Amino acid sequence: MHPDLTDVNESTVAGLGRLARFFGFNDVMGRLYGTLLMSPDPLSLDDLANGLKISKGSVSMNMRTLEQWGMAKEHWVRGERKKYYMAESDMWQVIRNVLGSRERREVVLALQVLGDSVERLKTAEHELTAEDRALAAYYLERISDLQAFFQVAEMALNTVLGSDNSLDFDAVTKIEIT
Amino acid sequence: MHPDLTDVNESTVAGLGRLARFFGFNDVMGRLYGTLLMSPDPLSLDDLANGLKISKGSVSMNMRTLEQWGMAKEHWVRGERKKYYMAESDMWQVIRNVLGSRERREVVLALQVLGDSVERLKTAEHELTAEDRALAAYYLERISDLQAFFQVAEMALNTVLGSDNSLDFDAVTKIEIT
DNA sequence: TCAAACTTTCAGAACGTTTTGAATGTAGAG
DNA sequence: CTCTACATTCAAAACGTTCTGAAAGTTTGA
Repeated sequence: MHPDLTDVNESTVAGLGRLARFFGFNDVMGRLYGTLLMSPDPLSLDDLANGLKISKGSVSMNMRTLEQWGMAKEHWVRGERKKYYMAESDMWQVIRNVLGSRERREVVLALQVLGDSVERLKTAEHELTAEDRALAAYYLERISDLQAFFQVAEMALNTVLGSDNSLDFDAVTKIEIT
Repeated sequence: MHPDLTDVNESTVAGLGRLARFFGFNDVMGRLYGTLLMSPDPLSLDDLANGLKISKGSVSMNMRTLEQWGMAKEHWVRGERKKYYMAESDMWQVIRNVLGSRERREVVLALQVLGDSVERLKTAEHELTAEDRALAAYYLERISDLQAFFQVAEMALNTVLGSDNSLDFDAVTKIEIT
């Protein structure tokens, strides 16, 4: 194989490893995904372990995680016992999977916790000393800033997730912060 | 202080710690920021170390990082030797700082690497075997998917960064992917 | 059902990151 | 200028995460 092709392959794989860490995954996952993405043919566990010089054990566990995230698919070959993998090459599908589960969970949880806090502050108000009441008011201000932030995040997520095949921003008309 | 106020404070601080990890910072940074955000008065290094039960050394280093990210500001008190800190409470300012440096750098770097790869593939084409030429074509397809993704990310970043005080999505009119 | 070929699991090792606390540096009061 | 109260640094320790490889489990073809 021409050295330039090898280099391009390697730098793409490395870049996806970097990207994976940036997104809060580990870089082996990113490199596995990259290797599959840059391979015209499905690859077996052994192919991946040999190609990236990591143990089969690690490949097995990380590939399972990749599958859970919808970033790789299995691919059976008739008359072969091996399990072959292919990358999910529709990037937008991958993005939507990740945003739709992990990120969304975080945002929903945060909004829940903040909402609970507001509840508690309002319910407790009548039994507070004057000094505590001032502090409670201060807390409410700060919490409302945080709520505003997460609400925008939620809207943005909903917009991206609402688009069905290619991502477009038409649906986002106006999100304003008071 | 009323127990509900303490609880609200603690869960907010913990939540910001969680958020920080989610965003690729460490959770001490998040908790420090949270503690400052939920304090009506500026806090000293000792206040923070005692409040969060972590060493002064750690507070010192993490606060410096927070300052570098524009998430906290120093605040001198006349006739005091202590250094006091306040949270930057404008969340949108914080978001813009982070997006504008770290995330932007990643996106720009990725686009650069991908662009270089396209260059190399095109330049090398004439000296490739037929088989390699097919592979190069395949690489170009995949790389162009990645480029599309990062280009959308770049546009989205520019939009958010372009808005000056409150974040609004008016400016995003239409981003389409081919 | 068996044996071979492959995958998964998991305890321990390796590795990287974060924290601590003592040593060092620094700025302001007198 | 010196002394003191503070902040900062950094080597070593603690901690958490990821990897390895051998053992156990599973699937498939015969």
